[in-house]
Amino acid sequence: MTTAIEDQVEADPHGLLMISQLFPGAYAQYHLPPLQSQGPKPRRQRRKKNRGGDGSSSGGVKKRKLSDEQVRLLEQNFGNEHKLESERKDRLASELGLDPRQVAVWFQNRRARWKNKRLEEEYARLKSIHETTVLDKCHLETEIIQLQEKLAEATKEIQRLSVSSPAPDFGVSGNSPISSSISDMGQQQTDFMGEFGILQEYHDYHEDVFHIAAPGESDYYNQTLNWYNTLV
Amino acid sequence: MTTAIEDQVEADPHGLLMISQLFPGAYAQYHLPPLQSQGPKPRRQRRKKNRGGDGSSSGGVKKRKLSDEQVRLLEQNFGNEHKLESERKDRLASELGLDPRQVAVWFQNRRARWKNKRLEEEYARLKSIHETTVLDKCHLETEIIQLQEKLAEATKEIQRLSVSSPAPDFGVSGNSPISSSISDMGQQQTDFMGEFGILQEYHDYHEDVFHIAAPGESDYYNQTLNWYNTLV
DNA sequence: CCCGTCGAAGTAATGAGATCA
DNA sequence: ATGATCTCATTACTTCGACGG
Repeated sequence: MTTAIEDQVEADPHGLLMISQLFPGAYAQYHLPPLQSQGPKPRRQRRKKNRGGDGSSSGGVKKRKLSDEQVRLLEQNFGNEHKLESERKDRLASELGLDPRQVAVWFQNRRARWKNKRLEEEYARLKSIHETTVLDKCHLETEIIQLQEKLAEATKEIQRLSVSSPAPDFGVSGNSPISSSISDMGQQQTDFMGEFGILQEYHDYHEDVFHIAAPGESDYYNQTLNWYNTLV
Repeated sequence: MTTAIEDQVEADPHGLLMISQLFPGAYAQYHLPPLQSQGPKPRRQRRKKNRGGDGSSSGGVKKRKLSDEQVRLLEQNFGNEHKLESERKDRLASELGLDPRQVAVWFQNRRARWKNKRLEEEYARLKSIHETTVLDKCHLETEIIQLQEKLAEATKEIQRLSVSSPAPDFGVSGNSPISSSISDMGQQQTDFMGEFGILQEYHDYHEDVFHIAAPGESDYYNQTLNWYNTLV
């Protein structure tokens, strides 16, 4: 239900609300090519349909929302170039039957969205390489332990062999601070991911990108961690 | 001229001019609380007129900003709890003189903003722990190399000592795939990072992206990297 | 200096699908 | 199943800083 306020706004017959003036005939649109919807976005396909006819008739022409046609063209232009020289702006505006101002606004908003999307993508990417790195680290740590064991054995062997002759010191034990790097990770998984679910789209290709990393993605993670923990 | 109107809009705490004309009563309560107008209205900003020509084109719903008082209270409530039970919503609405709908919208928008902010923070956090991890990995790799060298020496020594007696094989060379983990990162940097200053550094480990990096934190970093670079 | 325009950031509001009591 | 509310995407507006007359 809408409130009284909204009803009034909606019912504004004379488009003081706007656009009616801006687009004399532009409201014809609202057809719905079910195609695209940029980006892997399974849910939420927009533009199912809109109460088609009402736009023109009495009462409310609220007409927010650009038509799919308009969006398609704008999007296409955005793909070419995120910036909008006023020349192109005017051309687009007249092609689409929009106010140049609207075209400019659309581009501004589009840039903002693009930036956020970028951030999400980068986050997912960074997260995945980070996980790889953590795994690598685990491998290296195991390897170090093995090497240390071997070295200890070797040293012992040398000691044994050199009961009479002097053997060099290989300093097996006082080495580098390998333990220092062992801790720090393993608990950086806050519930944050749940909050953002890093986003539906992430989940969608999730299955392919990280092998199984499946549910909650900590499976692979924990597994490795557990395995690692058995070593220390 | 429009400027007069807009100046009034800004100066008038009731914001009824113009809006009230367009939507009688619509946003009546929109800043009811006559309080405000106090204090920090720092600059008498020059008013911008409507673009796209005359004021008529802007019919969209005018943007009445919430007063500082209102925002403060809303923000405070948001801090306590991001969700809004309709009870609290109504209470807040009446306290602030807003439409309950506005309160709900405010919370929705606030949650969305919070989510983005959160994402940025998490990105920065993840990035920093990732960098730490990468460094750790470098340390471990160096350590492995050192251990391997020592082991090789030890083995050689054992061979030398055991000209007559049998020495065990420590398998110095055919070990684990340490080299496999050395590469993988280091070039996933798009120009995106420039956009979000979050990641300026971390471009290419072997260039001097790290070089002067932020004075506060990367001293250790560069130092270590340089040191690492001498090894490869 | 003031003015007009542009871009980015922030914000208010709408609209549509999904959810859940 | 109906309505309230959420989320997500989107449109539009405001503020502000920078630039070029």
